[in-house]
Amino acid sequence: MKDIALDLGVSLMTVSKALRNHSDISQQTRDRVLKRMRELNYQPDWIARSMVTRRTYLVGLVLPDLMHSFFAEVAKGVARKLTPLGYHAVILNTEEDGDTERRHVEILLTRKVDGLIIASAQRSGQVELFETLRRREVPYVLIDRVIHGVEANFVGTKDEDLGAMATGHLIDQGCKKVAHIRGPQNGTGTARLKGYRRALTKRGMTIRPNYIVSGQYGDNTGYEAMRKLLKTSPRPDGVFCYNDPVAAGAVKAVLEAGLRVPEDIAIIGAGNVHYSDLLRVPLSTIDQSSATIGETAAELLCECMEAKTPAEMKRIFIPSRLVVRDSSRRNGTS
Amino acid sequence: MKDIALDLGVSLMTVSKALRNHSDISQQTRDRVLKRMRELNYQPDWIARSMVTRRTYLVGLVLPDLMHSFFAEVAKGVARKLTPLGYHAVILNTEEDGDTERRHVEILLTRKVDGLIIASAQRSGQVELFETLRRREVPYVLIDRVIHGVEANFVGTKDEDLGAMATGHLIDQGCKKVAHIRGPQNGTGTARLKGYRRALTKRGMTIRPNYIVSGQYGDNTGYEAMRKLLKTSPRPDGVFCYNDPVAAGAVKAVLEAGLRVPEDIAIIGAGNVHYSDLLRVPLSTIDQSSATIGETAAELLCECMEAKTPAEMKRIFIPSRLVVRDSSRRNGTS
DNA sequence: TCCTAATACTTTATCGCTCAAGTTATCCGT
DNA sequence: ACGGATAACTTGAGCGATAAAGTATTAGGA
Repeated sequence: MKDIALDLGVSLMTVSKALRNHSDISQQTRDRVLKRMRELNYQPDWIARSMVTRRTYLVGLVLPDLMHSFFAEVAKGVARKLTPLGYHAVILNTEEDGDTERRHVEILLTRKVDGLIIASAQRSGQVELFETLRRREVPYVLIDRVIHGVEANFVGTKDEDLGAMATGHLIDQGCKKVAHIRGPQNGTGTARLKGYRRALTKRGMTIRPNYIVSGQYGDNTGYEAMRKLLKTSPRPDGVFCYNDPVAAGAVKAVLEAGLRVPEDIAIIGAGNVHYSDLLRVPLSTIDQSSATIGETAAELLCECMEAKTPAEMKRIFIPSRLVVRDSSRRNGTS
Repeated sequence: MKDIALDLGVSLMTVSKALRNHSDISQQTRDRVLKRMRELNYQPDWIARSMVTRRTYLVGLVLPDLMHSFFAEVAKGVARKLTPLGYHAVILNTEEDGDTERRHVEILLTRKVDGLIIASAQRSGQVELFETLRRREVPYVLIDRVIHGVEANFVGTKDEDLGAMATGHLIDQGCKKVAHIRGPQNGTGTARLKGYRRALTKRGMTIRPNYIVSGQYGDNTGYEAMRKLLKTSPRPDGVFCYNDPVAAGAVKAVLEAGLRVPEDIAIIGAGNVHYSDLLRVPLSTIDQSSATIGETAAELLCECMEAKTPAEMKRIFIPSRLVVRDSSRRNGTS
């Protein structure tokens, strides 16, 4: 399209410079160029531009599950920070699968994104992907899920504390037999379980292995797992669920069994998804400020991308906050 | 990186062809190239490739709201169809804003996506964006929302029928005073309202203007709108809500007012979001097969992108289906 | 044996842009 | 009047790939 812009009788380079507000162009020429450019509604070809500048201004955002609105909210936060800085997020969904994730990252790399934000679905210990990233010197930030054995920038929640906070809350509400529906075998799932254990131990309660159940990761996880729990004896009177979707499923199972929440069984989740308040029983949860996680990760990544020398690694923990709703509110306490 | 591949003593072109299974390369050479490529773990640079081929194998997916899991599900469907064909979806969120949408589309165009799938946030009558697309001959498919005055490929729901179906169902359940919380001023919102009107007219019921309320588009739309409705007299005994998030908010408002759903007020939404079953009152809804919408749109777009001559325009309507849950189930009828 | 044709490569040009290094003018001080 | 600085351009080279056309080399038929 630039050849067309040359009907102003100036060189291609002049046009190029004019478009980028380069210093050595006269105001007059710049205006002429801009005017003509609008007339032809020409748009510079980013792909060609990227090829020579080595910058795409694209950031890959790799998420395990868009249906889980926690991640949708993170994505929103990321976009909100990135857009004003001229970057754009390319969202890819791995559906919680490590291989898909690796493929998607490869795709983003061959597409030459400037950086990556990843909520990884790699099982803990699978560090290969991150080795690759380090070797290729691609700036990246992990979010939500720490990967054991990977030294990397991280933005997320202190999951062990989160687990302890949730479990502690149930105990505070008078629960004597607290169970846990655990999440996937990754940093987050494991840390929350650890927090659960810590809280029980701290209060001198015994940890019963059959109170810790897990299910396939999927829409019915919570429901299925809770049905299992309902069969254990003695039946638990409080359940800390890995996250809100799981907790919502758990509530359904409890009610279906003819029991009451929270009177018979108190339930708490994590993540504070936007519809938690509208569920069968409004759900107590731990708010993780998902949007803030996204924003912070975006900021951190920008720092890394803009830094000439590889910036030093940071781990940023966004404080989480207990949100008490009906599903765990007992005996008038708040 | 190809220069490195030249330590096999073959030309750059040979390597290029080998990587793309081009016909005139001997099996032996191809193997050597592939082997060496793996050793150096070289990845072709898509950005350079795209520059000359004019194909990026990227598809822009422009959505108004990722937090609404209807769209997240659509995205999933799109990705599922696209990935096996070698395409990838770039998801951008417009947050229901027409200007943001135009900017995002521009970005995708300068990034030279091969095609677009758009659930547009343009107000009806704002056809400028689509004019641009047509002029630049970018293949695109609209989903979910018809744009009045734009001749384009479309995949979605017959919204007027959907509205009529939902409203009709409420009437069937014995509601005498059916209200409607309407959606945005776009094709979808308008068509659903039209369907609501049609159903009422068909059954000889009067249409009361104050039974049609709208709110800002946002998380509280349903809640606020329902509070308004509760003040009207006579109070409605059935409400068809634009979509499930709105309906969920409406349910909350009803319960909060000390009334029962569905006994006092029956409620139905649309979209069948994945958590509808877990809500305060399990929500009746119209299932729109969101994933199928995504898949179909992806298929249609691929046809357009692969066609040499601009393929003829198609409008595909995915059948929708009434899902009756507690929020509208009265007097033992199902 | 010679000529055609397929096979397996190599060469050259180009995609749309930017970088770095020229090239003109113009202005200014001495 | 002349060297040097500045402003405002222009010129080549090249980013990493591919398409198209050209060149050997071998095979086979008449």
